[in-house]
Amino acid sequence: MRQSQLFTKTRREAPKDEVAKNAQLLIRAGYIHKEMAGVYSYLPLGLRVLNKIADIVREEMNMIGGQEVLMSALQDPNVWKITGRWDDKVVDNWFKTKLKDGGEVGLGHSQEEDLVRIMTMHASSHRDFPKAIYQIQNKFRNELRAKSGLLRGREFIMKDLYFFARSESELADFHERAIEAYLKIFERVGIGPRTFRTFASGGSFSKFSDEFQMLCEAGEDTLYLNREKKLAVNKEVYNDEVLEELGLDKSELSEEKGIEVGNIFKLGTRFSEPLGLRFKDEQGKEQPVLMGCYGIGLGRLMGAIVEALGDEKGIVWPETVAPFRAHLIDLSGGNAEVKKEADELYRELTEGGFEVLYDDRDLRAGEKFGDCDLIGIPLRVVVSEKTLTAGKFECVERKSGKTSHLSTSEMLNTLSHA
RNA sequence: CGGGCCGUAGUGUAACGGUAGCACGUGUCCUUUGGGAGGAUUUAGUCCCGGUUCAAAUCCGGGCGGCCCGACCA
Repeated sequence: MRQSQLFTKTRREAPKDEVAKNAQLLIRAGYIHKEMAGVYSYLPLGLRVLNKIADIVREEMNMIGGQEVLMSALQDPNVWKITGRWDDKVVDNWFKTKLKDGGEVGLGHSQEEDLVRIMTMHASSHRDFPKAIYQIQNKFRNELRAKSGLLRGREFIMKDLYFFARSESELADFHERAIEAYLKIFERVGIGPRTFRTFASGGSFSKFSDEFQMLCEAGEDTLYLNREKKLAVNKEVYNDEVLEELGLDKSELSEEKGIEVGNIFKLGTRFSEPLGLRFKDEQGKEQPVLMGCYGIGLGRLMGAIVEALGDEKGIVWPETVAPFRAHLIDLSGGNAEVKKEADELYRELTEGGFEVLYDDRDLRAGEKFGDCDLIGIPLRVVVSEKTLTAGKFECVERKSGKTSHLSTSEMLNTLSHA
């Protein structure tokens, strides 16, 4: 994409009321726009990143048998009244609104009840289970205090998967596979080394839930980490009894701050039972369906990546989620021959199947480099009189600053092998 | 929800109760062109409602909005 055509602009300063690093950098670079507290729109660059993250999540969910759906965001109170969760005292952060005829609807904050009802229409035999169903959708939660940019919003994009099992062992088996899939997702989006499975409160459903905490000073959770075992315990359940149960030794734990980038629960029959989701086993006997739910906040994940990897100059995207593979910078400064060379390289890289942001704007080098660092695309490619003379283009890695000089074919080769 | 801070051009930041100024950005022109260059010129603002006062960005009340700490976060 030609940067001269990109409708968003970068800015030197962040809005003064944005304190979180993720929001400051993402707004300055033009990835997102804040609509109101805790509510952000995704602009072209931001949407590209979000979609890349979503694709990775999709692939891993499909790999463990997930089937993607898209449920309505407007929710029917009736099904929630059956489980008792429509009550404001039970779920206190639910946006609810009224229909013209006086009836009420909810705005989706989670979808267990909705999906369970759908399942009752389609599954009733042991042959119909297990099933894993997920969606990627905007969620709404009326947080008393939205904060930290994309990390805690009132509207956010979430992948929520629900698993329906015939037995505890089937649920436990899937649970472990989901944990593996989650770790793979975090690895693929570039935060693997600093993200750990963490035992946390299971809420009203079970003793523990599994969180995935990315170590980061900006995080709102405190955890106790055993790096060797790659396991952590959230402060909310941290005590001697729990440590013993998990086989963790206090002396081997370090206190850390973390951002919760994923959270998974075993729900048992909490929702399936009241809503009548059962199956007939081989003997024709009705059995309850067991459930688990598996969430990842995609926007929060995007913000977490920025928090973790960004530096003083701007964002540093891993290749897997970067909006473009390369940022081509034309420093022709009026030299038509250089300009032609840059155009040609842009064409060749694009035709080679690589997404390139081409800074073809008529600006000085400093401004272009500044924007380039801020936007954080993994590879910077410069075309100038210097490179024209040398016969090779200058390539600089955003992350390491490592510089190399490559011909077009060498570049295509490098990009396709990275 | 408790506590604190705050609201001035698109962005950032000044102004004792007394002329709303500066920088960046935007538009135009000239010079410049490998780390945000220089000059000329242009554009645009006191969140809303009410009160005090000769006079309010400034003081008071209310509203709306934002940020931070805490609580909360199936």
